[in-house]
Amino acid sequence: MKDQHGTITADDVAALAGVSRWTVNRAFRKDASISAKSREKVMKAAEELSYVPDLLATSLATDRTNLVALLVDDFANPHKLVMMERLTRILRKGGYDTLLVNTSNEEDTSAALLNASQRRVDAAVLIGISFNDQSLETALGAKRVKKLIVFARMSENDNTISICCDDRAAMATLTQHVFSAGYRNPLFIAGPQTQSAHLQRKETFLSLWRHTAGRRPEFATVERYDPKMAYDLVTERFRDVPKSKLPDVLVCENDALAMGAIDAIRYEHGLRVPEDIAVTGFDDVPQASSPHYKLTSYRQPLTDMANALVDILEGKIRSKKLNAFVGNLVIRASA
Amino acid sequence: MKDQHGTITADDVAALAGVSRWTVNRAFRKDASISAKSREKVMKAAEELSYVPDLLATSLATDRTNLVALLVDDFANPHKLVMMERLTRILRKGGYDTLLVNTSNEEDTSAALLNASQRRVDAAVLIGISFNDQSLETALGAKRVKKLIVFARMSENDNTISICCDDRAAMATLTQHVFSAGYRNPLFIAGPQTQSAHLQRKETFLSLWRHTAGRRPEFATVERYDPKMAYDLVTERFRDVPKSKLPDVLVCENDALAMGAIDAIRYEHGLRVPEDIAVTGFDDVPQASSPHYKLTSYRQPLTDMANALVDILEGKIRSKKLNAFVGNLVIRASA
DNA sequence: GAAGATTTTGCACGCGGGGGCAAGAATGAA
DNA sequence: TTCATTCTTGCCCCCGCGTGCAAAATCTTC
Repeated sequence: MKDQHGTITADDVAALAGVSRWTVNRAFRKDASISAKSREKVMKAAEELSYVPDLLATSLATDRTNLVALLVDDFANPHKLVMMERLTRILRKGGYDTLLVNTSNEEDTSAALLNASQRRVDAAVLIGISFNDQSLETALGAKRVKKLIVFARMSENDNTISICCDDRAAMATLTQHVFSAGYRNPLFIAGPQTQSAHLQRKETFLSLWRHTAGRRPEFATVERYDPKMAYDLVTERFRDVPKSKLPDVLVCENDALAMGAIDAIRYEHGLRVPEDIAVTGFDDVPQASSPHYKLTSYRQPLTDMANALVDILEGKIRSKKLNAFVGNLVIRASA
Repeated sequence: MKDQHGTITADDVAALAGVSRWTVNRAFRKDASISAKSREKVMKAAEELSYVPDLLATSLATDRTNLVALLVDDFANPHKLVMMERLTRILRKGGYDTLLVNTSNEEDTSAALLNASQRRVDAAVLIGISFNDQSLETALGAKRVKKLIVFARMSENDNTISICCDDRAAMATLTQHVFSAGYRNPLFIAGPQTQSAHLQRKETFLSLWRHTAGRRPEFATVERYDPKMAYDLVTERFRDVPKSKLPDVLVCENDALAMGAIDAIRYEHGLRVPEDIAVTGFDDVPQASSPHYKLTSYRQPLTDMANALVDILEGKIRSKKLNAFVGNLVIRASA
């Protein structure tokens, strides 16, 4: 029990249990070949000393850290909170810990990735938006990031794994709902158009609407998924526009934008939602259900997606582009 | 360049640079004694091989991981997103990475702490709420968590470090504002009352108000910092209450509660904010500034607090109870 | 009860790098 | 030029645990 250094190692347990250090370690691995008797002896001694295997040393020896880096750059979007909660919970259940990496400082993305690689993460999961092909290549290049996973977004990059809900199916459902509710003059509000990992929502909506209503709808773009951006956009764009020329529904790429849009419609233009202009969102964040927004939205099957992530980490899924997850439309008063 | 295993180690760089492995490692430490010439040689070779020191091995050898566990259990409060952003950014600047640990599954807190300890985090930072003395003791017991820090909350526990804004000063400012605005019949809405790490806001407000207005105000409590909880509370509590008996201001322990309260006032009782009932919050979350809420709130000096956290990790600050951080009142239309 | 089959255990070595010491090189003083 | 300092560099051993193999222990079978 050489507790001098503060830490108790397998050696200490071995001494107490009267076996060798290796037997102690074996007792802590489920697949090891060890007799029930000695495992019991070891476990008893371990408990007495409150010994736990050191993951640092384990990782070093096995080249497997059970650590996943979660890269987030978009802290203005409340949906990120939901994703983080779900991902951390399910990853933990799968035996993985989560390294939270803030990449909102643009030039830091590459450095952050480098840093994660120095910790030998088993995978880097991107749930942000502003990463470009160069970051991806950097990450996968000489560095030690084993897997690069884009979550809730599609990346065409061959070296990247994507887990994404079926935007086409989702937008089809949404379009259908909007159209049959009688809206005929939509405006699509999209977030930043990134090259390497994008959403299909805008394109899909535009083309679906054209097929359904025979007319290509207008769209507008903001540079961040920030309610304030959508607020300003709607404020500016509708200023001095006669009511008859306004769209009758705003189809927003996600709830963050939709909430900003609703506020602008109400507080800048003095119009009603949905009577004057209806609004739809995407993600179904908690605030969407508040009586203020009552936002019609689309809920992604995050749990399924997170479980797929774990399966990918475990090597149980080899496919690189998973985009068949189907969620469900949550219809509320806003549209 | 034995790239067989995929990783390049200091040995490879040493071979290329024509020095010993130890010289290579020295080149990567700022305080090491090494000649400018050989450092340059090493760096050049390192860049050529795109070598970076392995943090796993470094941590194992130095007993210092530069890793901080962030324990969060309260993902319904949007302020957590703000805190996470700020903390991760500033910790990174200070050379620390962040392990995000989800403790919203109550019984998992202890396990999560254990897990973090297995990774030998330099500190565990609690920004959640539902941890009790037992968790704290468990964490500090035989485990390897070196420092336990309660952030944005006060803990009296001797083994714990607290970094908290001066709730007394904050509430004094807020009380002063509310009183001089002419409100006379406040109701304080508080979150869960935990024993080991609590806020001073309720007690302070109650006592300050009594001194100022001569009357002890009422208060109510919800069991989570969730807008929905406050919504339900306000809905129920004010049901069938004659208007003259209603409070004229709701002083909420934070914005999450305040936002739920505002929605209930408006949508359940058909009353106006602030004309019928005013509302104040705390934290100044991004949504508080939306035209819908225009919430009068108090902004904690999160950056200063995060910097203090880094100083504590670096050992530059030894004090264990830091609670003199003063923020500022953000006055908006809600009160 | 002995020989073979099988399970369990111990051990050398490796994972990638750090602390501290001693030898070697460079610098300064006399 | 010589000797003493100071700076650099190389190296042993250690951090805590896993892998693969060989020795030891246990179990089968006839």
